Amino acid sequence: MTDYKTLVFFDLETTGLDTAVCDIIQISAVCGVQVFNVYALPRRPLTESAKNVTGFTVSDDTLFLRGTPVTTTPLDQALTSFIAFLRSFPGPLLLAGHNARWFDAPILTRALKQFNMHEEYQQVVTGYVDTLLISRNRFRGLSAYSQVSLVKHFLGRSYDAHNAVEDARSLQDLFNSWNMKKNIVVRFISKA
DNA sequence: TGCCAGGCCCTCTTTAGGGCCTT
Repeated sequence: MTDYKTLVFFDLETTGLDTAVCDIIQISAVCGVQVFNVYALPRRPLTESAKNVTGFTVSDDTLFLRGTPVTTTPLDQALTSFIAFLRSFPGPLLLAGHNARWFDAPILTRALKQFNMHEEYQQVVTGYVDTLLISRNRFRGLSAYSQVSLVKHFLGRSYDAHNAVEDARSLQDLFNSWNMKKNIVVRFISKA
């Protein structure tokens, strides 16, 4: 992989941190001004920590965000529409996320395989770019590398963390502020 | 039923441990 045409910034909200078992609650993605967002009803309960961090709760088969019900889509349909969104951009396409290599990507892959959609997905998504990996390698010596810390450091602003759309949008702004050349970015790709 | 991790980086390192990062 030496080049790419499209970089889509994405973020997942999930029921917890265990990538082997947690369920996807929200998929958000941003590419330029194009925005994708979908919610799914998780089958397993959120950890207390995830409830506190994300503001999601489930009651009577309804997903709530800070007490307000949100419309959910069956996960297989959510993934299908996500792939359709990604397919609308020219390839080769990379998905960029913060800690995507060890968090978002394994969770997404597990969900796609569960519905036999991984091969279809791989025809659209070439690989992942992990902005955590990039920032730790390219900007040594910072006191912290969380997305919130990096956005504060490079963009000088705070944002609504754990609103997945805002996470994806601010990640795009953060990455763009680095003005990184493609030949640097491609060093940090992992396969989809 | 209820529970919930894991991979990388750094260093007081390499016969290892602790902190970070994601929800």
